[in-house]
Amino acid sequence: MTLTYTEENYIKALFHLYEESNCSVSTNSLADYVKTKPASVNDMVKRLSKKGLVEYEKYKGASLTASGQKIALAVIRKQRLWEVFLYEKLQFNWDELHEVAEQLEHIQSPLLTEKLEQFLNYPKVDPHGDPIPDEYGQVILAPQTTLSGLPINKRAVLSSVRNTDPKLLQFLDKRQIRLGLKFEVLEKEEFDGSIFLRFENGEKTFLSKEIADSLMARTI
Amino acid sequence: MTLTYTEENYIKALFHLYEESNCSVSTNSLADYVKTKPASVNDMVKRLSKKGLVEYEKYKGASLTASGQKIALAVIRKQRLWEVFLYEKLQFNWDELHEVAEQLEHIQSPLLTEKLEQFLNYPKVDPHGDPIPDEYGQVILAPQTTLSGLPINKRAVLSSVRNTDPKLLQFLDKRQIRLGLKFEVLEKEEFDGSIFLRFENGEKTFLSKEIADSLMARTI
DNA sequence: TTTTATTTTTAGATTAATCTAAAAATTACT
DNA sequence: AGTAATTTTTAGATTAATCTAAAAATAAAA
Repeated sequence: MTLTYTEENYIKALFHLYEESNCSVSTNSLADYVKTKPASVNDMVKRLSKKGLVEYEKYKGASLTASGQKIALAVIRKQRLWEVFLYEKLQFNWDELHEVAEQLEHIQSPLLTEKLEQFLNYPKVDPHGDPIPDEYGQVILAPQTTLSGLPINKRAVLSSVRNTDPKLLQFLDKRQIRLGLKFEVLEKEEFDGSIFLRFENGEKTFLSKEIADSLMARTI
Repeated sequence: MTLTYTEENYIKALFHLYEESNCSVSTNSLADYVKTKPASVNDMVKRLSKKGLVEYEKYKGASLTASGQKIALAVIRKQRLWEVFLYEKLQFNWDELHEVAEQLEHIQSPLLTEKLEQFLNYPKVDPHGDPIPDEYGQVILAPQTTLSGLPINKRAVLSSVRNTDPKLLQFLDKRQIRLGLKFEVLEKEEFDGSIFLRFENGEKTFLSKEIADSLMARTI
């Protein structure tokens, strides 16, 4: 079953919105996401439901079926591979990636995807640090380590906080440190185990060993 | 003015069909080319005419205006750059190029085209030997030389016949040698100026100096 | 130069994707 | 619980791209 450009976009949107909230997606939020009107969303959701890609109950929101998810992951895979290509091979800037990858992700050619992946050396994450699903839709994440365990000068993404102490969370909040941030460890101090790191926006900061041990990240 | 995928395809088709015949394109031939029905073509041609991209008179066929040609050349430029990419970087086979390039050529991003061209080192021809228009739509063709003047072991494309002697033309016809064929000169015989060449299909042939001097080609 | 055949155009329908405006259902508030 | 506000759905239109079937124009043949 071959889908239109638009259908694929709705499916991708449903995937992301479900990922964020872990519950079925409302008509309005989906309309916001795909920049259209609720009435249009309603039509589309019905159509996708008829095709067996979306689970939909009137007034209850929508979510992807297993086959819907598979399609979403295939599109996301293509999007992220193209982003790697644009960033690494064509020297695109961060902010220029999205617009073009949004178009490229809809090209239909399994051969192209496969060869592109090979050409890029089977990258595991895109330039934003988001994982690239494999050809079966499987997402393989690099193992997490504490910040202390990270190698020096390698890009990494903050993946979880292994401590629920509100004091720590408040500290992170104050410093605007949150999941998904990309950074590099510049130095590890042997004496006290503290680390010095630089975030993607250029900001640098010290973290004590206690904090560095509470934060998990994966290299990207 | 941003055109749809389909409009771009019609415009490209008009460009190629005009190129072949040098006269305005009939509804039927255009329908054949874009694999649709004459009635559909009629609608589209009217629409493109209203947009000022096509010159159209009832029952008289259609052809591109200057701005139509500009668009055609921009699409062709993208198509051929992508073919170079697929062939040289992703190791696609000859026969796999077209289908995918047909999709990629519609991606809208001047930045992408520019960066892709740079990445590919400003190629002048695609893997079929067809010239790649520059960003202004200008087609710069490598200079023609007689076959005798070609370098050894370099791919070339037969570009014209500088002799109207029917005997020669019949000979070429018999040997199935025609414009657009790609080949390499394997050897030039110093003694009599005859040359030995191999066509893309693997077939090899000798040509006398007289013939080699009547045929023009450009390296690709 | 009529008649026949072909090509081209029109008319009317269909599908995908969208919209506005109004109706129906759900949720929130007093 | 009853009303107000919000969300969601329906109904009816519109645009792009297509189709079939029939009418009109042009080209070819007798």
